[in-house]
Amino acid sequence: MNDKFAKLDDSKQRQIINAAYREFTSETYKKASTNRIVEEAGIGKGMLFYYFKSKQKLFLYLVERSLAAAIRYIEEIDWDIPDVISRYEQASRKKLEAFLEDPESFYFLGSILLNDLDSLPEEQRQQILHMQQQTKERMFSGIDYSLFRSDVDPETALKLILWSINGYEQDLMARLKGETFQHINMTSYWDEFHHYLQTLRTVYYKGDECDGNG
Amino acid sequence: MNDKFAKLDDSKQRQIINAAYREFTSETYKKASTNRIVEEAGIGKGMLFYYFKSKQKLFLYLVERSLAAAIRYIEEIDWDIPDVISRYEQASRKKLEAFLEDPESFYFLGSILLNDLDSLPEEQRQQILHMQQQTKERMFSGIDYSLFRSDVDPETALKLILWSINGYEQDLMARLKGETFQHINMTSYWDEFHHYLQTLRTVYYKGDECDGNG
DNA sequence: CGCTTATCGACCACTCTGGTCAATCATATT
DNA sequence: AATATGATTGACCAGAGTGGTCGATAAGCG
Repeated sequence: MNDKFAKLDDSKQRQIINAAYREFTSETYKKASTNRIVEEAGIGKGMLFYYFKSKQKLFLYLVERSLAAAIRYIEEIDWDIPDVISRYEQASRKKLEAFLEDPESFYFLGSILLNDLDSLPEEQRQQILHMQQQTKERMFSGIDYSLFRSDVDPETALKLILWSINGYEQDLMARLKGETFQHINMTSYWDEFHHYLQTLRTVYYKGDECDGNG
Repeated sequence: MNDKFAKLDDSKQRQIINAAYREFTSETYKKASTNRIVEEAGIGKGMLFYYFKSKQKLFLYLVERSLAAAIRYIEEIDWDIPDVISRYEQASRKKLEAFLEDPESFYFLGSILLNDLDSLPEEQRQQILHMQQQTKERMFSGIDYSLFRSDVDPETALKLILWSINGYEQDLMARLKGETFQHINMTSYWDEFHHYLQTLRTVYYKGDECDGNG
């Protein structure tokens, strides 16, 4: 927000931003404490109000920052892939990329979406609502249902696939939470993920069908 | 805890208990406010400390109460069913029964498990850890893997099945959250659930196989 | 040196905290 | 009617924590 803040070393900026992210993630806006933020950031109380003028403005800065990052990642996704498993695979990878690049920002936005939408300014709330609605549309339109095996209801299969992928995402993020390193051997996780997706294809897509027509 | 409290009308007891549950669910133990509890329960401040002697004791009462309910439900589950989908179906139904019978208690315990294990007395923490470990064992032992189709890795399939069922559970609980009535037409939801489970069977279990041996 | 900008933390008025207790109210017993 | 007993209240307490300010420095730079 303030140019004073923008002129700081990146590492100092991160210190402060991360401390603020964490505080606003574990507490609602109202209950978040600027005292704890400055304490964890390792700066004097006055500096926070020197950089950002108030708790409100600091919060707004964080919201805009994390929201911009989220939108950036979502826009990178190719939503036109008809093979829905490939589409979700790609979306999951982007999501996890975003998580790895800035976990604090990721958790912050998630926590707001879940618990504290009310404390957002109208503009940002609208922006988020729009983003959510648009994502929902892109998730479910243009799916090539002809790939699905014919003896299960496609809508049912789609939900089961989505829940499965969400389950893997959550599992992986929980495992990754401890790791501090930036880009650990993600390839092994991607292999693992791919294996799960291959299994989903095996069971939900028509394979080398044996329907008696041969 | 206190017999004074036990002598109240059930409805008054519930008023107080639910107010307390909700407060301790939305805040950690430390930040939960007895003022807000008495306000929402509609009683004078003094009464809370007349019934329970302190915030600590009130909290302990809630923990013991919700933990006992959870254990009661878990013990009702038949963990010996070899068909893992049937086993999980039954477990899910019990879980949802517990949720419907006392949502506040359910959410309270869940919130503690997730966010605030530290504020538990040692005894209860051990009890919970034991319960979790035992449940995990019962979830994964004695499974009849011969039911699974042979062209997918059974462990992989098992995880995907579990994630799918968890997904449905969460989806259903989110939909049910609004409803206030005690026992709404659960049958339609069970039918729906059964349909999903049947699909899981179709895709992950060996069906009328056509492996060319006929 | 002087001038500007960065930095701190004591301080302010205020809200909220868990817990207490003298004062009531209700009810039953005598 | 008088008394005793228990239920119930909310004003009150000392202490902790709140967002925010500001005078006092320290640091950088000419």
